[in-house]
Amino acid sequence: MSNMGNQLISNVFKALAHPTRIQIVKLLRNGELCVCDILPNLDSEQSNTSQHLTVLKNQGIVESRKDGSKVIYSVKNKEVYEMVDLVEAIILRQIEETKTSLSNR
Amino acid sequence: MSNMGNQLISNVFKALAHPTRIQIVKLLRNGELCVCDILPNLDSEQSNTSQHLTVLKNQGIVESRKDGSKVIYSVKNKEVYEMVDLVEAIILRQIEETKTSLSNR
DNA sequence: TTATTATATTAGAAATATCTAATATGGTGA
DNA sequence: TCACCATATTAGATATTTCTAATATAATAA
Repeated sequence: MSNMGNQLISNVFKALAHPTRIQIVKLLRNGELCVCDILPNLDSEQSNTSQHLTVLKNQGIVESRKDGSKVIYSVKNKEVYEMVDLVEAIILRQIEETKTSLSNR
Repeated sequence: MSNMGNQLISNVFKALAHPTRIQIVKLLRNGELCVCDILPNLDSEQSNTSQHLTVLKNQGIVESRKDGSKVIYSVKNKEVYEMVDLVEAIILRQIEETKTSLSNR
């Protein structure tokens, strides 16, 4: 019934359940980036972005290292990319279905 | 920047961001089930379970059909199973890492 | 040292998700 | 028809997330 594992699993999904955090993952797909390079690609405040990065880090999705005064983030578990791709596949199929059901009336 | 697609993607992750909904997906992995057979396997109220099923359905993760007075649910987009497996892989790796870092002191 | 840049942390307000309890709907069988 | 079973819907209370604004920290440069 109420399973510890399901809690852990849903925590990872929860970390990905925000558009800004998806955008961050997509940005990191081309390689590691410092916060200073992530910031201008998002429309969210510096402090808010920092909080989103923390959420991703807490679930092991990204990791970070310091480089002088900068902090460099990268994706830690590459499975995340596959997950995003799978979701996109689901969405595309849903859209096709919607189109079909619209033309059938 | 603020991308429509990221919103759609995060909506799917959000649908999976709850332990009860993960449990439902796992139950359906063995095949379709009526609500009456899902209910006793969860520890959440009937009305609450119904709401969770609606969330999954709204994101195209499950679908349903009627059979007499019963409603049968099944997973609609099988990618969901892969996603759960990928998350489990991430979690296992994180646990290994934690174990290692604990023994190294 | 002091100022500056890069990033993180905090507190609290606002938005959203979740749960419970009550009620509604719709099919089935007496 | 009436009563019953299976499921969905609703309203409102509670819990959780998200955001903003202010402040803290830490590295570097002047």
